[in-house]
Amino acid sequence: MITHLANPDRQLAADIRAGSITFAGNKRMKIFGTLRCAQGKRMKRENRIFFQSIDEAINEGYRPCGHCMNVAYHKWKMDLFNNNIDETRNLLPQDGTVNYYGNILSPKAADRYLDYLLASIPWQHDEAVIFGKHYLTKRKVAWYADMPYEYTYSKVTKRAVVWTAELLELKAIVEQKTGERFNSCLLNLYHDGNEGMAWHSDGEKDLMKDGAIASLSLGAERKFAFRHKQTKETISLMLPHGSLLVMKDTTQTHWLHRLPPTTTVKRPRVNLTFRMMLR
DNA sequence: GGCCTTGCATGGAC
DNA sequence: GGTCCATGCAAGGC
Repeated sequence: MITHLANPDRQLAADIRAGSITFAGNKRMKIFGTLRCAQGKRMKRENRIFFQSIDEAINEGYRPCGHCMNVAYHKWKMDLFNNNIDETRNLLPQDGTVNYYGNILSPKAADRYLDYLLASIPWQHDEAVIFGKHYLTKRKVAWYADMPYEYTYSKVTKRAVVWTAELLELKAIVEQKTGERFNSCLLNLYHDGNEGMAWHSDGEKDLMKDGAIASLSLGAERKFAFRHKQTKETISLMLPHGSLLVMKDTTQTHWLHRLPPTTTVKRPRVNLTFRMMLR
């Protein structure tokens, strides 16, 4: 890998003409054969990174410049808007199954449920024990189920309360969409982008092993990421208002997931994770 | 074209 | 399933 600043322009131009180097924008995905990105925009010189072969570039892992990323993002949004989502596609390359269903609620219904949840759920700060320290989280949680099940994570045990009518409606919609059955739901409220959730997996003994966990997102669109426990490979996607994501099979055994904090999101997000608890 | 600054995301240590 | 800090991009100003 060669950075632009380490090499005189004239030398770089000669190397490109001779075909002895090719180059990429920033990280991951595409190789561009000119000093413009794939969208025809000039790339800022000092951000250019050069490689001597495509293999070397791929091994380094790189992606298109910001302009290309925006185009890809808008295409993804249009696909979502037009419901061009393949619900059967597995987002994970190995060791688990994650299906993305796109928007399963109309914008109006999603707004209505979000308003209801924000106003009516008895949200409480969560507790966590990490490296022996006891924390009260900024995000808030609520825990609903068929019966007052107990659920332990991060060394804290919670007791569920029984469903509300609105949560039962959402459960029915998610069950119909996924063909799975659920007996409980953990709700998380992230007030803004400052609040997130660190890498973890939902592998508690109270949970049915390899059971499906369906994650319904309401409110602010946030990034969601998976990281393989051994290979460290990461996969990320955006989860917009009214969208559904399902994790199942050995996903929790081999992959961590997280909701990264971000400074750019100012609105709240509510996440409902429907699960199957062992009785 | 290039230096400087800022903003942002990420990962590791505890 | 938190928090803090270091690091490294990406991009704007000039």
